[in-house]
Amino acid sequence: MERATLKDIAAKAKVSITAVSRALNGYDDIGEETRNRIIEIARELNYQPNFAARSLVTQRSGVMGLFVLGRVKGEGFSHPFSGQIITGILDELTSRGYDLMVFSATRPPGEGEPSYLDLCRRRSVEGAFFMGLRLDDPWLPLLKSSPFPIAVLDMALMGRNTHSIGIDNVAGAYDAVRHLADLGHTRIGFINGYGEAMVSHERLQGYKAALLDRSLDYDPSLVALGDFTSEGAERALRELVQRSSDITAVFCASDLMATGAMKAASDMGLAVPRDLSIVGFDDIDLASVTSPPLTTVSQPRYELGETAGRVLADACSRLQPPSRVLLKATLVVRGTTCPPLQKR
Amino acid sequence: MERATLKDIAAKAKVSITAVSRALNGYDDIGEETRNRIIEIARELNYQPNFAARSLVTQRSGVMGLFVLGRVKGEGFSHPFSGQIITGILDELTSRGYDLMVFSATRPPGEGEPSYLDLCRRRSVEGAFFMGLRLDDPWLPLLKSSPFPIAVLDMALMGRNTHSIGIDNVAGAYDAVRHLADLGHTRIGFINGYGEAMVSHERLQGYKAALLDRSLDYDPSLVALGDFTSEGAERALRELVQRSSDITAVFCASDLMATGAMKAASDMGLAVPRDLSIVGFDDIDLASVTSPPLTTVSQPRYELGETAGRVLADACSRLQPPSRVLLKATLVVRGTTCPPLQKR
DNA sequence: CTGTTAGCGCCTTCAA
DNA sequence: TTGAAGGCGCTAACAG
Repeated sequence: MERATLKDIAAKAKVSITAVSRALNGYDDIGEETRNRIIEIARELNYQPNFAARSLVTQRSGVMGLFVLGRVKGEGFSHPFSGQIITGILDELTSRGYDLMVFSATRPPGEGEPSYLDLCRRRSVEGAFFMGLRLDDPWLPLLKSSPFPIAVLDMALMGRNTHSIGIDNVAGAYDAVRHLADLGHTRIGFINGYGEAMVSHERLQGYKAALLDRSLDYDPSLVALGDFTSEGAERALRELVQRSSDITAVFCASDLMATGAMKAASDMGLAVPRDLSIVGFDDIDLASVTSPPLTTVSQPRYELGETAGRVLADACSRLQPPSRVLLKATLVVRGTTCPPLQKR
Repeated sequence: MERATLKDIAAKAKVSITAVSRALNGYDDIGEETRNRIIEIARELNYQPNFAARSLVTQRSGVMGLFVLGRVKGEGFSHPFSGQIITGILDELTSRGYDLMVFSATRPPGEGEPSYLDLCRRRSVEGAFFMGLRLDDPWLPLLKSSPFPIAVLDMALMGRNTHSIGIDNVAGAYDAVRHLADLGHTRIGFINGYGEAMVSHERLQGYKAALLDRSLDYDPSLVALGDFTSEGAERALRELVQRSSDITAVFCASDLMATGAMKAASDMGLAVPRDLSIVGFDDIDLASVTSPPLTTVSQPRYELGETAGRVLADACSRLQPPSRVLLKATLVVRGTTCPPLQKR
């Protein structure tokens, strides 16, 4: 059985195509009885509207685009968060009648290649989400002047049609470091990701703010880069301990790096948290099953997606000025932090 | 600037719309010189074809659907694999000129709700992927008689248009258990997921096969259910050890459960692997950062997605008979397995 | 080689 | 309350 169209229904109901269209779209300028008959037949034929045809005339596709970017092929999606964020986006969009189209965007920066926006235009996307966008992305300038609304996650982007949704990295890092300071730590290390990432910048800011707030000096030699990998963090921790043997706590800019730090600590004969307190960032699944379980900063991932969905859908239905939303991250104290030895 | 159409280009090039269409689609029945002029103008205007309009006439949307199902809201996407699998799918599809539309499918089993297939038809999807499909899904019978090609991951589904892509769970579990047996273990426990999951069934099969192959008795009291959670596995391990104090090794049907087992073992004063060898399944990121790092069975996740993409795209372009592809999982020996105490 | 015609499935005037 | 006509942007015959 071929797919039923308005025409088929019209024929069977002995009315015009127009009448069917009106009945099915809930207009009230149609006879009670005819409408019911039409609806009944539509159900019989298992009619589903052809969205492509509809969007052609209404100029609204009901589709949002999603770009999951990454430095290397496949990095973006593999990120442990993207799943929950996407779920949040999807749920919110679905409840508003939108569908979601995912685009691959690890293509080479070839010249003839269509830009992100071009990909969207082909598919008549009404708005688009960007995850993992980086400051050095070649298409960044283009996005700023996008003709349709854009929601950027985890990064602030200024443009006339752009909306940024992120978590408050500064406050999150601040809470983590203050927690350590309040436990009595005075030599607190920081293993950051890599410089080009916006989040690295912001978390460093929070780190500094907490130190300042607790009257501790900011010592650059207590900061190292772990490249957001477990191995990188292992190296970084060794370096930190070598440089400052009086270090008693480390804040890591990601949970994955925190696990690396835990491993390195154990290899160096340092007991966690007895000899070294560790705080992570992200609260990935892994965090609660390490031993001891990791104290970390938890991101509201699902809500992040949900919020992004709401913001973008709003921006698409009625004109909205550019916005920036920050969600709060919360410290989850588990087993990798305790007062330093000398304070006990 | 509004979006340019063929009409705009035609006007500017002083040719018919048809000529433009032909030039841009690479037909050769068009003058060399006119073609170049048209292409040049298209570039100037930054023309992007309207796929909706095109698909209306060609009857080919160039879109595949993806359903990520889960028991609870958002479960599917959060699964640590889905990311890499989706990346594989996306890369393969993109290279073949397809786009991917993701559908939310945690809707209540309400009656008036459109089925998975209905959602696809609305969007003129040419084929669809299903991840996390369960045997008790109410739409399962419908899928078997789908009018368009369907690729089911991690589950075998028989239907005239269905293709199953999965990993060889039986062989993977077999390898894991044989590895333990070859180390000298004779009392090997098995912490499985839950009964309704197809994978649980298959991994149990592999477990039994390996025992048989090494002339070890299958003892049901050595098998427990961990519900695929870390906590569930903790309980399960306690139970197993309580029931059989001579147990020296445990195979877990997932890495997450393996971490739970490791935790429980450590709580009970059992050193891993000295007193208890543990093998997981999945090779999630976490597996390589536990201490000791987890011996586990690695799934080729990216290739799984890639293969699914290839199979479905093939099925869409030319008629293909239903197929079933099994990818090989490989044992990765790390630090949680060693010969049992009495053998040393 | 190029243009004309027709129509994909749907919605939206405008008349009746 | 209903129907006829037109067109969204594009491709696929068929003529010239």
